[in-house]
Amino acid sequence: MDTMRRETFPKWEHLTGDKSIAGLFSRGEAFIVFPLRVVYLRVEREDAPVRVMFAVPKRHFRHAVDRNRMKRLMRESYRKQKSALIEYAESNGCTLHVAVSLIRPMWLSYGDMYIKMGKIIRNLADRLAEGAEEAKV
RNA sequence: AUAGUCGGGCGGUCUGUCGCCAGGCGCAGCUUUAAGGCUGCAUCGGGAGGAAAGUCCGGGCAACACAGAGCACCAUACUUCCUAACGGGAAGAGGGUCGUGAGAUUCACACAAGCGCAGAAGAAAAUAACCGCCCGCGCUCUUCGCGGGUAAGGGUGAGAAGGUGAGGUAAGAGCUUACCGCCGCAGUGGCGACACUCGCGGGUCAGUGCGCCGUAUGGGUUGAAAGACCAAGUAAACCGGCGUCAUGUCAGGGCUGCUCGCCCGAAGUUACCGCCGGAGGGUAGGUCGAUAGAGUCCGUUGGUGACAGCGGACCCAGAUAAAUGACAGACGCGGCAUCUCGCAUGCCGUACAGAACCCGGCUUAUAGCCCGGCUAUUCCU
Repeated sequence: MDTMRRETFPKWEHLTGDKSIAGLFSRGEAFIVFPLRVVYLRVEREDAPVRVMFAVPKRHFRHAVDRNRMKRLMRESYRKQKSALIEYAESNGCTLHVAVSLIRPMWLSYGDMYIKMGKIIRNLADRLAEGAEEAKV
């Protein structure tokens, strides 16, 4: 494994498939980093250590252009900061399903989004670590 | 030059860093009898629109339905042409409204065949007498009253019984006549809508709005979440093989109300049951549909034009919880301000908006800019 992890976000790290998504939303745990809501779920080891999806509801952003813009910012800021989370997941030997949705109709700049996403990733990593402790005990 | 009007077109560019999607070529790994497939890396060039939008019309395509015909229902409705088709487009024709004008906008089959409905107006809304005008009678006249005639005048209304002149009359009236208008026919021009005519006929020559009724043309339904195919696993049913003749299975019963367990025990032996295999349907998931087309560009010919023919060149996004991006900087374009008037400096703006089976239209949104025709006003030669 390279010492320098590349900042990629390939297809297999996207969360897809009706069953996975339905399972995540019905059984996952959630927390909020305003205005973003995060739902996550630990599942059995898959090919990817973490699989993520981003959502922007149509009722907040009526035009597809605006929804795309917010999703792209979310994706981009995740891509830049995801390596910590992936390392945690890999060391725990499980896969994490995550969904991040924008729950308020507000515009975030790239800078704001980057900070929020950083918080989300640290939060997720902490919770994952806790879960691992519990599993050991 | 300014203002306007119609038509057509464009709607950012470059650099760096980090990424995404599909494809080509190469290398490596895994897999396969093999063709090939999958994964990774590297590299090459490609990757939203004029509206991709609204989903309002028309087609292709697909599934289902369907003897034929009619009715009903829905849509459309000046003419000719274009087109795969259209409720779209082009050219043209008539009326109304708006504008000094270029133009804009709107109406329309038939409906002088019939029927229905319509009111805070008006005498009256179609068998029109309220006022007025005229005649007769009551009293001799006037006023007034009664009976009758009269649609020329009045106000109301979206609409009031074609208009003007003359004749006519008690007063009037298409009552008669001339002209104008209207309707029908004829002639001429035009493919046609229609236009024109010192032509012929018509005075029973038509009230407004809405609806019903009539005619012609088109329409089967659904809509890519259509539809076609592959299909892990699991349960039940089916087929085949093997095992087993009782310690299995199991109707029924008992301990015990239920489950497990134990016990009693009928029937069946080509069965039941167990194990293995097969085939079919089909879920998760995947593949196709799905990107070469009524295609784009250039030239040319025909046509006023929409468009069509011919020749040549080109291949131009194919995602699927849904790629086509993020950040930084520079430039361009436009506006404003300042001054040393150079496109110098500063500030601001740079839109609307994201493919989802594919086409043709329509409608709506849109910063800023370009080109052409025409109109009005003003100035100069």
